[in-house]
Amino acid sequence: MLNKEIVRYANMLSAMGTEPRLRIMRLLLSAHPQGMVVGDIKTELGIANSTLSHHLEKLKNVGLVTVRRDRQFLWYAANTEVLQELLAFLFAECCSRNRTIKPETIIKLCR
Amino acid sequence: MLNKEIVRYANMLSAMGTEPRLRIMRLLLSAHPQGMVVGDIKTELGIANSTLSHHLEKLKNVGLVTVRRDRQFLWYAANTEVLQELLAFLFAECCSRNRTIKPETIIKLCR
DNA sequence: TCGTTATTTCTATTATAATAGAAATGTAAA
DNA sequence: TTTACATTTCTATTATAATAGAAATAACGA
Repeated sequence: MLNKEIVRYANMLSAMGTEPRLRIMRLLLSAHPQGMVVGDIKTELGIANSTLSHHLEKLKNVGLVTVRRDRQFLWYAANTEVLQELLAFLFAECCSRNRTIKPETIIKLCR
Repeated sequence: MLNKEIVRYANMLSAMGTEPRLRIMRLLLSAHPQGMVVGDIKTELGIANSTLSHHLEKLKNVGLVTVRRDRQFLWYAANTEVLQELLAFLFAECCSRNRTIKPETIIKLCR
């Protein structure tokens, strides 16, 4: 397993690993696939401008959200392809060393 | 959404959000459901004793791994129930504000 | 009991992240 | 072309996490 790949996915998990950013991700997922503008995220979550901007930048840097501009508004959206990649990575080797549990359970876990 | 619940899941994501701990989780998942003893994790990943111990403690504190003692050995195992709970939480509200994407995609994302 | 191995805790150091006020930038509308 | 609004960047402060050597604890085997 390449180090770079692990670091990349660790950074994604870390990016979702704070209360404000997990709220942001869930909010963007709820509004998927359209996404939301920064101002509405701010209103909904009550986070200061500069703080929110940093959180969104972090999520963008690790690839968990995408941005597009429409006039003066920035629309942030969850990147669900990358999210699914992350989950696939996490479970990729699941149970590969032991085959002692029921196949249907393995399917649930290792999809 | 209760603050406590969000913080709990954010702590889980954060716990997996470093390279060494993501390696540990994947290693334990690969050895699921049996798990591994600390010494073998150490050998496989090459992490110093005290550092590994702290990482395992963090994963245990957030509920992502369980421990059992067998003689002088501590067996750590991934807690796959909690992992699935975490994923369910993350996607719980997925797309609830918009129903403009194809149902089969929603099913894939929001399971 | 004594030595051996497994693992944690203690202690300290170094590095990184979260927060937000204020100023700056970019875009549009009047 | 000025005013307003959306968002970021600058700057600073405060808090938290990662790492690991050395000492301590726990459990076993002789």
